[in-house]
Amino acid sequence: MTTDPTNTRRDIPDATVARLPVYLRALHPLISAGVEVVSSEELAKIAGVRSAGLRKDLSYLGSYGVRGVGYDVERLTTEMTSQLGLQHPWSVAIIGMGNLGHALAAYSGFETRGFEVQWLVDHDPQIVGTYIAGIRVVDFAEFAATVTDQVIVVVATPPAAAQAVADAVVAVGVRSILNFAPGVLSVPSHTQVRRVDLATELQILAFHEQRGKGEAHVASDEIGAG
Amino acid sequence: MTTDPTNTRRDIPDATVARLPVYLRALHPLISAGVEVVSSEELAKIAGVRSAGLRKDLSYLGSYGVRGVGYDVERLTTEMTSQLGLQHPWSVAIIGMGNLGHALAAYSGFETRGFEVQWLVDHDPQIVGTYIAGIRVVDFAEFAATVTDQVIVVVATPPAAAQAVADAVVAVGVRSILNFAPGVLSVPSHTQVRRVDLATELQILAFHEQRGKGEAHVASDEIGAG
DNA sequence: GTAAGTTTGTGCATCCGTTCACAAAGTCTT
DNA sequence: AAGACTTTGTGAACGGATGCACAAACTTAC
Repeated sequence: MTTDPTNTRRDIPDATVARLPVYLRALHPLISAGVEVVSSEELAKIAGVRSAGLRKDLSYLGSYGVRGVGYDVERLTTEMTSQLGLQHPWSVAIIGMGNLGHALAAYSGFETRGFEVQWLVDHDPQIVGTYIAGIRVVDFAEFAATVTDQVIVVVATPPAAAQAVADAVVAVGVRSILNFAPGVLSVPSHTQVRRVDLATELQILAFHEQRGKGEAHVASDEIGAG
Repeated sequence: MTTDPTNTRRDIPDATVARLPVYLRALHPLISAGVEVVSSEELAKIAGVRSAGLRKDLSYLGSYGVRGVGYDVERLTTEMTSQLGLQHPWSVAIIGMGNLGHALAAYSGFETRGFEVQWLVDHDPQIVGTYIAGIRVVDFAEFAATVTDQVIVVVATPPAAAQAVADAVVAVGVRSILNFAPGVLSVPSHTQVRRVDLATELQILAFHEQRGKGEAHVASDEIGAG
Protein backbone atom coordinates (compact mmCIF):
# COMPACT_ATOMS: atom_id res chain seq x y z
CA MET A 1 0.00 0.00 0.00
CA THR A 2 3.03 2.21 -0.09
CA THR A 3 3.16 3.33 -3.71
CA ASP A 4 0.06 1.69 -5.03
CA PRO A 5 -1.41 3.78 -7.84
CA THR A 6 -4.87 2.37 -7.21
CA ASN A 7 -5.40 3.96 -3.82
CA THR A 8 -6.84 7.19 -5.14
CA ARG A 9 -10.22 6.51 -3.57
CA ARG A 10 -9.51 6.10 0.09
CA ASP A 11 -11.75 8.30 2.07
CA ILE A 12 -9.93 11.31 3.36
CA PRO A 13 -10.67 12.50 6.93
CA ASP A 14 -12.44 15.83 7.21
CA ALA A 15 -9.60 17.33 9.19
CA THR A 16 -7.22 16.48 6.38
CA VAL A 17 -9.51 17.88 3.71
CA ALA A 18 -9.64 21.17 5.62
CA ARG A 19 -5.84 21.37 5.49
CA LEU A 20 -5.32 20.48 1.84
CA PRO A 21 -6.06 24.05 0.67
CA VAL A 22 -3.46 25.30 3.12
CA TYR A 23 -0.86 22.93 1.72
CA LEU A 24 -1.80 23.85 -1.81
CA ARG A 25 -1.30 27.49 -1.01
CA ALA A 26 2.01 26.77 0.71
CA LEU A 27 3.23 25.14 -2.49
CA HIS A 28 2.63 28.25 -4.61
CA PRO A 29 5.74 30.21 -3.65
CA LEU A 30 7.83 27.06 -4.12
CA ILE A 31 6.60 26.63 -7.68
CA SER A 32 7.22 30.30 -8.39
CA ALA A 33 10.73 29.95 -7.02
CA GLY A 34 11.38 26.95 -9.24
CA VAL A 35 11.85 24.54 -6.34
CA GLU A 36 11.39 20.99 -7.57
CA VAL A 37 11.45 18.94 -4.41
CA VAL A 38 10.41 19.72 -0.85
CA SER A 39 10.68 17.72 2.36
CA SER A 40 7.77 17.31 4.76
CA GLU A 41 9.80 19.30 7.28
CA GLU A 42 10.12 22.35 5.04
CA LEU A 43 6.58 22.28 3.72
CA ALA A 44 5.17 21.82 7.22
CA LYS A 45 7.02 24.91 8.34
CA ILE A 46 5.53 26.98 5.54
CA ALA A 47 2.05 25.63 6.15
CA GLY A 48 2.28 26.04 9.90
CA VAL A 49 1.75 22.40 10.86
CA ARG A 50 3.86 19.52 12.22
CA SER A 51 5.77 17.43 9.74
CA ALA A 52 4.41 14.11 10.98
CA GLY A 53 0.86 15.34 10.54
CA LEU A 54 1.65 16.63 7.09
CA ARG A 55 3.05 13.26 6.05
CA LYS A 56 -0.01 11.48 7.39
CA ASP A 57 -2.27 13.87 5.52
CA LEU A 58 -0.36 13.35 2.29
CA SER A 59 -0.48 9.59 2.75
CA TYR A 60 -4.27 9.73 2.41
CA LEU A 61 -3.82 11.08 -1.11
CA GLY A 62 -1.93 7.93 -1.98
CA SER A 63 1.05 10.18 -1.64
CA TYR A 64 4.00 9.95 -3.90
CA GLY A 65 6.93 11.10 -1.86
CA VAL A 66 10.37 9.57 -2.23
CA ARG A 67 12.18 8.43 0.90
CA GLY A 68 15.47 10.09 1.43
CA VAL A 69 14.44 12.86 -0.97
CA GLY A 70 11.07 14.45 -0.37
CA TYR A 71 8.03 15.33 -2.46
CA ASP A 72 7.98 16.48 -6.04
CA VAL A 73 6.47 19.95 -5.82
CA GLU A 74 4.72 19.86 -9.16
CA ARG A 75 3.34 16.39 -8.72
CA LEU A 76 2.06 17.21 -5.25
CA THR A 77 0.32 20.27 -6.63
CA THR A 78 -1.28 18.29 -9.42
CA GLU A 79 -2.39 15.58 -7.07
CA MET A 80 -3.99 17.98 -4.59
CA THR A 81 -5.60 20.05 -7.30
CA SER A 82 -7.10 16.89 -8.69
CA GLN A 83 -8.28 15.62 -5.31
CA LEU A 84 -9.94 18.92 -4.49
CA GLY A 85 -11.60 18.92 -7.89
CA LEU A 86 -9.95 22.13 -9.03
CA GLN A 87 -8.73 21.09 -12.46
CA HIS A 88 -11.24 23.43 -13.99
CA PRO A 89 -12.65 26.47 -12.19
CA TRP A 90 -15.90 26.31 -10.23
CA SER A 91 -18.67 28.78 -10.81
CA VAL A 92 -19.55 30.97 -7.87
CA ALA A 93 -22.67 33.04 -7.31
CA ILE A 94 -22.64 35.81 -4.73
CA ILE A 95 -26.07 36.68 -3.40
CA GLY A 96 -26.53 39.98 -1.59
CA MET A 97 -24.70 43.01 -2.91
CA GLY A 98 -24.31 44.97 0.30
CA ASN A 99 -20.94 46.01 1.65
CA LEU A 100 -19.70 42.49 2.09
CA GLY A 101 -21.05 41.12 -1.17
CA HIS A 102 -19.53 44.06 -2.96
CA ALA A 103 -16.15 43.42 -1.41
CA LEU A 104 -16.31 39.72 -2.17
CA ALA A 105 -17.18 40.44 -5.80
CA ALA A 106 -14.09 42.61 -6.07
CA TYR A 107 -11.86 40.14 -4.24
CA SER A 108 -9.19 38.97 -6.61
CA GLY A 109 -8.24 35.92 -4.59
CA PHE A 110 -10.91 33.69 -6.10
CA GLU A 111 -9.66 33.47 -9.66
CA THR A 112 -6.17 32.48 -8.66
CA ARG A 113 -7.43 29.59 -6.60
CA GLY A 114 -9.87 27.86 -8.85
CA PHE A 115 -13.07 29.88 -8.73
CA GLU A 116 -14.86 32.15 -11.10
CA VAL A 117 -17.53 34.56 -9.93
CA GLN A 118 -20.20 34.18 -12.55
CA TRP A 119 -23.31 35.63 -10.95
CA LEU A 120 -23.89 38.60 -8.71
CA VAL A 121 -27.43 38.56 -7.38
CA ASP A 122 -29.53 41.12 -5.55
CA HIS A 123 -33.21 41.85 -5.22
CA ASP A 124 -32.97 45.65 -5.11
CA PRO A 125 -34.09 47.05 -8.49
CA GLN A 126 -31.75 49.97 -7.96
CA ILE A 127 -28.78 47.60 -7.96
CA VAL A 128 -29.93 45.03 -10.50
CA GLY A 129 -28.48 45.90 -13.88
CA THR A 130 -25.50 47.79 -12.51
CA TYR A 131 -21.98 46.45 -12.92
CA ILE A 132 -19.72 45.49 -10.03
CA ALA A 133 -16.17 44.43 -10.75
CA GLY A 134 -17.17 44.10 -14.39
CA ILE A 135 -20.05 41.74 -13.72
CA ARG A 136 -23.68 42.66 -14.23
CA VAL A 137 -25.91 42.26 -11.18
CA VAL A 138 -29.01 40.15 -11.87
CA ASP A 139 -32.13 39.37 -9.88
CA PHE A 140 -32.84 35.95 -8.48
CA ALA A 141 -35.13 34.92 -11.31
CA GLU A 142 -32.42 35.46 -13.87
CA PHE A 143 -29.92 33.58 -11.74
CA ALA A 144 -32.33 30.69 -11.33
CA ALA A 145 -32.91 30.58 -15.08
CA THR A 146 -29.25 30.53 -16.03
CA VAL A 147 -27.66 28.57 -13.21
CA THR A 148 -25.87 25.41 -14.25
CA ASP A 149 -24.61 22.37 -12.48
CA GLN A 150 -21.97 22.49 -9.75
CA VAL A 151 -22.19 26.05 -8.60
CA ILE A 152 -21.22 27.27 -5.14
CA VAL A 153 -23.43 29.96 -3.66
CA VAL A 154 -22.05 32.60 -1.32
CA VAL A 155 -24.76 34.09 0.89
CA ALA A 156 -23.90 37.67 1.82
CA THR A 157 -27.35 38.97 2.63
CA PRO A 158 -28.58 40.45 5.91
CA PRO A 159 -29.39 37.71 8.44
CA ALA A 160 -33.13 38.16 8.07
CA ALA A 161 -33.00 37.21 4.39
CA ALA A 162 -30.51 34.38 4.61
CA GLN A 163 -32.88 31.50 5.28
CA ALA A 164 -35.19 32.49 2.44
CA VAL A 165 -32.25 32.74 0.08
CA ALA A 166 -31.00 29.35 1.21
CA ASP A 167 -34.41 27.80 0.60
CA ALA A 168 -34.55 29.36 -2.84
CA VAL A 169 -31.11 28.24 -3.99
CA VAL A 170 -31.69 24.72 -2.66
CA ALA A 171 -34.87 24.67 -4.70
CA VAL A 172 -32.94 25.33 -7.90
CA GLY A 173 -30.51 22.51 -7.15
CA VAL A 174 -27.62 24.13 -5.31
CA ARG A 175 -25.83 21.76 -2.95
CA SER A 176 -23.00 23.90 -1.56
CA ILE A 177 -23.42 27.13 0.37
CA LEU A 178 -20.91 29.42 2.02
CA ASN A 179 -22.86 31.50 4.51
CA PHE A 180 -21.62 34.86 5.76
CA ALA A 181 -24.89 35.80 7.40
CA PRO A 182 -24.90 35.23 11.16
CA GLY A 183 -27.17 32.44 12.31
CA VAL A 184 -27.81 28.85 11.42
CA LEU A 185 -29.27 27.86 8.06
CA SER A 186 -31.56 24.90 7.93
CA VAL A 187 -31.14 22.93 4.72
CA PRO A 188 -31.81 19.41 3.44
CA SER A 189 -29.27 16.80 4.45
CA HIS A 190 -27.79 16.56 0.96
CA THR A 191 -26.78 20.22 1.10
CA GLN A 192 -23.56 21.34 2.72
CA VAL A 193 -23.27 24.67 4.47
CA ARG A 194 -20.10 26.26 5.75
CA ARG A 195 -20.46 29.27 7.98
CA VAL A 196 -18.15 32.24 8.34
CA ASP A 197 -19.18 34.55 11.14
CA LEU A 198 -16.92 37.48 11.86
CA ALA A 199 -18.41 38.31 15.24
CA THR A 200 -18.05 34.69 16.33
CA GLU A 201 -14.37 34.74 15.47
CA LEU A 202 -13.85 37.91 17.44
CA GLN A 203 -15.71 36.50 20.42
CA ILE A 204 -13.50 33.44 20.46
CA LEU A 205 -10.44 35.68 20.39
CA ALA A 206 -11.92 37.79 23.17
CA PHE A 207 -12.42 34.73 25.34
CA HIS A 208 -8.80 33.67 25.08
CA GLU A 209 -7.48 37.19 25.45
CA GLN A 210 -9.46 37.61 28.63
CA ARG A 211 -8.75 34.20 30.04
CA GLY A 212 -5.27 32.93 29.65
CA LYS A 213 -4.02 36.29 28.55
CA GLY A 214 -3.10 34.56 25.35
CA GLU A 215 -0.77 31.70 26.04
CA ALA A 216 -2.18 29.62 23.24
CA HIS A 217 -0.99 29.86 19.68
CA VAL A 218 -4.14 29.09 17.76
CA ALA A 219 -3.93 28.77 14.04
CA SER A 220 -7.29 28.40 12.37
CA ASP A 221 -10.75 27.36 12.31
CA GLU A 222 -10.02 24.46 10.49
CA ILE A 223 -13.43 25.30 10.76
CA GLY A 224 -13.50 21.72 11.55
CA ALA A 225 -16.15 20.17 9.47
CA GLY A 226 -19.05 19.20 11.66
CA MET B 1 -20.85 19.33 41.71
CA THR B 2 -24.35 19.75 40.40
CA THR B 3 -25.23 23.30 41.31
CA ASP B 4 -22.04 24.39 42.99
CA PRO B 5 -21.60 28.14 42.57
CA THR B 6 -17.84 27.82 42.91
CA ASN B 7 -17.23 25.94 39.68
CA THR B 8 -16.90 29.04 37.53
CA ARG B 9 -13.25 28.40 36.77
CA ARG B 10 -13.16 24.98 35.21
CA ASP B 11 -11.30 25.08 32.00
CA ILE B 12 -13.60 25.06 29.04
CA PRO B 13 -12.71 22.87 26.04
CA ASP B 14 -11.84 24.73 22.85
CA ALA B 15 -14.67 23.08 20.96
CA THR B 16 -17.11 24.39 23.54
CA VAL B 17 -15.67 27.90 23.45
CA ALA B 18 -16.15 27.95 19.70
CA ARG B 19 -19.82 27.16 20.16
CA LEU B 20 -20.61 29.64 22.92
CA PRO B 21 -21.00 32.55 20.46
CA VAL B 22 -23.45 30.44 18.50
CA TYR B 23 -25.54 29.78 21.59
CA LEU B 24 -25.39 33.41 22.56
CA ARG B 25 -26.71 34.38 19.20
CA ALA B 26 -29.43 31.74 19.36
CA LEU B 27 -30.64 33.30 22.61
CA HIS B 28 -31.18 36.73 21.07
CA PRO B 29 -34.51 36.07 19.37
CA LEU B 30 -35.76 34.38 22.55
CA ILE B 31 -34.99 37.45 24.63
CA SER B 32 -36.67 39.65 22.05
CA ALA B 33 -39.71 37.43 22.11
CA GLY B 34 -39.89 37.64 25.90
CA VAL B 35 -39.26 33.92 26.41
CA GLU B 36 -38.07 33.35 29.96
CA VAL B 37 -37.15 29.69 29.99
CA VAL B 38 -35.82 27.39 27.29
CA SER B 39 -35.08 23.67 27.27
CA SER B 40 -31.85 22.23 25.92
CA GLU B 41 -33.92 20.58 23.20
CA GLU B 42 -35.36 23.85 21.91
CA LEU B 43 -32.16 25.84 22.15
CA ALA B 44 -30.20 23.08 20.47
CA LYS B 45 -32.60 23.17 17.57
CA ILE B 46 -32.14 26.91 17.12
CA ALA B 47 -28.37 26.65 17.41
CA GLY B 48 -28.15 23.67 15.09
CA VAL B 49 -26.56 21.22 17.54
CA ARG B 50 -27.61 18.14 19.51
CA SER B 51 -29.25 18.67 22.87
CA ALA B 52 -26.89 16.38 24.77
CA GLY B 53 -23.91 18.28 23.45
CA LEU B 54 -25.49 21.57 24.35
CA ARG B 55 -26.09 20.42 27.91
CA LYS B 56 -22.53 19.25 28.25
CA ASP B 57 -21.27 22.56 26.90
CA LEU B 58 -23.41 24.49 29.35
CA SER B 59 -22.26 22.30 32.19
CA TYR B 60 -18.74 23.63 31.71
CA LEU B 61 -20.01 27.08 32.54
CA GLY B 62 -21.14 25.79 35.91
CA SER B 63 -24.51 25.84 34.29
CA TYR B 64 -27.61 26.84 36.13
CA GLY B 65 -30.43 24.94 34.50
CA VAL B 66 -33.36 23.62 36.49
CA ARG B 67 -34.29 19.99 36.03
CA GLY B 68 -37.79 19.46 34.78
CA VAL B 69 -37.91 23.08 33.64
CA GLY B 70 -35.01 24.25 31.51
CA TYR B 71 -32.64 27.20 31.46
CA ASP B 72 -33.44 30.77 32.41
CA VAL B 73 -32.84 32.66 29.19
CA GLU B 74 -31.66 35.87 30.79
CA ARG B 75 -29.35 34.17 33.24
CA LEU B 76 -27.86 32.01 30.52
CA THR B 77 -27.20 35.10 28.45
CA THR B 78 -25.55 36.89 31.36
CA GLU B 79 -23.44 33.89 32.20
CA MET B 80 -22.17 33.41 28.65
CA THR B 81 -21.57 37.10 28.13
CA SER B 82 -19.51 37.10 31.27
CA GLN B 83 -17.56 33.97 30.37
CA LEU B 84 -16.71 35.34 26.95
CA GLY B 85 -15.62 38.60 28.52
CA LEU B 86 -18.18 40.68 26.68
CA GLN B 87 -19.58 42.73 29.58
CA HIS B 88 -17.99 45.80 28.07
CA PRO B 89 -17.18 46.13 24.37
CA TRP B 90 -13.77 45.27 22.99
CA SER B 91 -11.84 47.66 20.84
CA VAL B 92 -11.13 46.51 17.32
CA ALA B 93 -8.61 47.87 14.84
CA ILE B 94 -8.97 47.06 11.17
CA ILE B 95 -5.74 47.26 9.23
CA GLY B 96 -5.88 47.51 5.44
CA MET B 97 -8.61 49.60 3.86
CA GLY B 98 -9.01 47.78 0.59
CA ASN B 99 -12.30 46.29 -0.51
CA LEU B 100 -12.54 43.89 2.37
CA GLY B 101 -11.36 46.29 5.07
CA HIS B 102 -13.82 48.82 3.78
CA ALA B 103 -16.67 46.34 3.98
CA LEU B 104 -15.67 45.22 7.46
CA ALA B 105 -15.54 48.80 8.67
CA ALA B 106 -19.09 49.32 7.44
CA TYR B 107 -20.31 46.00 8.83
CA SER B 108 -22.91 46.71 11.46
CA GLY B 109 -22.73 43.29 13.06
CA PHE B 110 -19.82 44.13 15.34
CA GLU B 111 -21.47 46.68 17.60
CA THR B 112 -24.41 44.47 18.40
CA ARG B 113 -22.18 41.67 19.54
CA GLY B 114 -19.71 43.32 21.83
CA PHE B 115 -17.17 45.04 19.62
CA GLU B 116 -16.38 48.59 18.73
CA VAL B 117 -14.29 49.48 15.73
CA GLN B 118 -11.99 52.16 17.05
CA TRP B 119 -9.20 52.33 14.53
CA LEU B 120 -9.06 52.07 10.78
CA VAL B 121 -5.50 51.86 9.58
CA ASP B 122 -3.88 52.13 6.17
CA HIS B 123 -0.50 53.13 4.84
CA ASP B 124 -1.70 54.85 1.66
CA PRO B 125 -1.46 58.64 2.15
CA GLN B 126 -4.41 59.01 -0.22
CA ILE B 127 -6.63 57.10 2.17
CA VAL B 128 -5.23 58.24 5.51
CA GLY B 129 -7.31 61.12 6.79
CA THR B 130 -10.46 60.14 4.92
CA TYR B 131 -13.52 58.93 6.77
CA ILE B 132 -15.03 55.48 6.33
CA ALA B 133 -18.26 54.65 8.13
CA GLY B 134 -17.73 57.77 10.20
CA ILE B 135 -14.26 56.80 11.39
CA ARG B 136 -11.08 58.59 10.37
CA VAL B 137 -8.44 56.44 8.75
CA VAL B 138 -5.04 56.78 10.43
CA ASP B 139 -1.58 55.55 9.57
CA PHE B 140 0.19 52.88 11.55
CA ALA B 141 2.25 55.31 13.60
CA GLU B 142 -0.85 57.03 14.91
CA PHE B 143 -2.45 53.69 15.69
CA ALA B 144 0.65 52.55 17.54
CA ALA B 145 0.71 55.77 19.54
CA THR B 146 -2.91 55.59 20.63
CA VAL B 147 -3.53 51.86 20.99
CA THR B 148 -4.55 50.74 24.44
CA ASP B 149 -4.71 47.44 26.22
CA GLN B 150 -6.89 44.56 25.03
CA VAL B 151 -7.44 45.39 21.42
CA ILE B 152 -8.18 42.87 18.69
CA VAL B 153 -6.55 43.52 15.34
CA VAL B 154 -8.21 42.50 12.09
CA VAL B 155 -5.69 42.10 9.28
CA ALA B 156 -7.32 42.84 5.92
CA THR B 157 -4.23 43.70 3.90
CA PRO B 158 -2.98 42.00 0.75
CA PRO B 159 -1.14 38.77 1.55
CA ALA B 160 2.27 40.26 0.83
CA ALA B 161 1.87 42.84 3.61
CA ALA B 162 0.24 40.62 6.22
CA GLN B 163 3.35 39.27 7.90
CA ALA B 164 4.90 42.70 8.26
CA VAL B 165 1.69 44.05 9.75
CA ALA B 166 1.54 41.12 12.14
CA ASP B 167 5.11 41.75 13.28
CA ALA B 168 4.34 45.41 13.81
CA VAL B 169 1.19 44.92 15.84
CA VAL B 170 2.82 42.25 17.97
CA ALA B 171 5.60 44.73 18.64
CA VAL B 172 3.12 47.22 20.10
CA GLY B 173 1.64 44.60 22.40
CA VAL B 174 -1.28 43.11 20.47
CA ARG B 175 -2.03 39.53 21.45
CA SER B 176 -5.09 38.70 19.34
CA ILE B 177 -5.25 38.78 15.54
CA LEU B 178 -8.00 37.88 13.12
CA ASN B 179 -6.32 37.31 9.77
CA PHE B 180 -8.20 37.59 6.49
CA ALA B 181 -5.09 37.54 4.35
CA PRO B 182 -4.39 34.13 2.82
CA GLY B 183 -1.34 32.40 4.19
CA VAL B 184 0.09 31.55 7.58
CA LEU B 185 1.25 34.25 9.98
CA SER B 186 4.19 33.49 12.17
CA VAL B 187 3.84 35.08 15.60
CA PRO B 188 5.21 34.59 19.11
CA SER B 189 3.59 31.82 21.12
CA HIS B 190 1.75 34.22 23.41
CA THR B 191 -0.14 35.65 20.44
CA GLN B 192 -3.27 34.01 19.09
CA VAL B 193 -4.16 34.12 15.43
CA ARG B 194 -7.42 33.02 13.88
CA ARG B 195 -7.53 32.71 10.14
CA VAL B 196 -10.46 33.27 7.80
CA ASP B 197 -9.66 32.32 4.23
CA LEU B 198 -12.47 32.58 1.73
CA ALA B 199 -10.77 30.55 -0.98
CA THR B 200 -10.02 27.77 1.51
CA GLU B 201 -13.68 27.57 2.46
CA LEU B 202 -14.70 27.35 -1.17
CA GLN B 203 -12.13 24.67 -1.84
CA ILE B 204 -13.45 22.55 1.01
CA LEU B 205 -16.95 22.92 -0.39
CA ALA B 206 -15.68 22.02 -3.84
CA PHE B 207 -14.10 18.84 -2.53
CA HIS B 208 -17.32 17.60 -0.98
CA GLU B 209 -19.43 18.68 -3.93
CA GLN B 210 -17.17 16.76 -6.28
CA ARG B 211 -16.76 13.74 -4.07
CA GLY B 212 -19.82 12.54 -2.31
CA LYS B 213 -22.01 14.76 -4.39
CA GLY B 214 -22.95 16.34 -1.10
CA GLU B 215 -24.35 13.76 1.23
CA ALA B 216 -22.87 15.44 4.27
CA HIS B 217 -24.58 18.21 6.16
CA VAL B 218 -21.64 20.23 7.39
CA ALA B 219 -22.25 23.14 9.69
CA SER B 220 -19.16 25.05 10.64
CA ASP B 221 -15.58 25.21 11.19
CA GLU B 222 -15.40 24.73 14.84
CA ILE B 223 -12.15 25.84 13.74
CA GLY B 224 -10.83 23.47 16.15
CA ALA B 225 -8.29 25.51 17.97
CA GLY B 226 -4.82 24.15 17.38
C1' DG C 1 29.16 -2.75 -3.43
C1' DT C 2 28.80 -1.30 1.09
C1' DA C 3 28.08 1.82 4.70
C1' DA C 4 26.39 6.25 6.23
C1' DG C 5 22.93 9.55 5.92
C1' DT C 6 18.24 11.28 4.87
C1' DT C 7 13.36 11.29 4.68
C1' DT C 8 9.06 8.94 4.01
C1' DG C 9 5.11 6.14 5.60
C1' DT C 10 2.74 4.24 9.38
C1' DG C 11 1.72 1.42 13.80
C1' DC C 12 0.75 2.69 18.33
C1' DA C 13 -0.47 5.35 22.22
C1' DT C 14 -2.76 9.29 23.71
C1' DC C 15 -5.88 12.98 23.77
C1' DC C 16 -10.08 15.34 22.69
C1' DG C 17 -14.78 15.61 21.34
C1' DT C 18 -19.25 13.50 20.54
C1' DT C 19 -23.03 10.54 21.63
C1' DC C 20 -25.67 7.57 24.52
C1' DA C 21 -28.21 6.51 28.32
C1' DC C 22 -29.74 7.08 32.84
C1' DA C 23 -29.90 8.63 37.71
C1' DA C 24 -30.95 12.87 40.06
C1' DA C 25 -33.84 16.66 40.76
C1' DG C 26 -37.19 19.32 39.91
C1' DT C 27 -42.62 20.33 38.60
C1' DC C 28 -47.47 19.09 38.18
C1' DT C 29 -51.66 16.53 39.17
C1' DT C 30 -54.74 14.42 42.05
C1' DA D 1 -48.25 13.62 50.08
C1' DA D 2 -47.42 10.50 46.56
C1' DG D 3 -46.88 9.23 42.00
C1' DA D 4 -46.40 10.58 37.13
C1' DC D 5 -43.88 13.39 34.23
C1' DT D 6 -40.17 16.41 32.47
C1' DT D 7 -35.58 17.87 31.85
C1' DT D 8 -30.95 18.45 33.51
C1' DG D 9 -26.19 16.91 34.45
C1' DT D 10 -22.83 13.51 33.74
C1' DG D 11 -20.47 8.79 33.66
C1' DA D 12 -19.06 5.80 30.22
C1' DA D 13 -18.38 4.09 25.58
C1' DC D 14 -16.92 5.34 21.18
C1' DG D 15 -14.56 7.40 17.31
C1' DG D 16 -11.53 10.56 15.21
C1' DA D 17 -7.34 13.34 15.25
C1' DT D 18 -2.67 14.20 16.84
C1' DG D 19 2.01 13.18 18.06
C1' DC D 20 5.78 9.85 18.67
C1' DA D 21 9.03 6.89 17.17
C1' DC D 22 10.97 3.77 14.09
C1' DA D 23 11.43 0.52 10.24
C1' DA D 24 11.58 0.84 5.30
C1' DA D 25 13.35 2.84 1.29
C1' DC D 26 15.93 5.77 -1.14
C1' DT D 27 20.50 8.63 -2.17
C1' DT D 28 25.25 9.65 -1.79
C1' DA D 29 30.05 8.91 -0.86
C1' DC D 30 33.88 6.20 -1.04
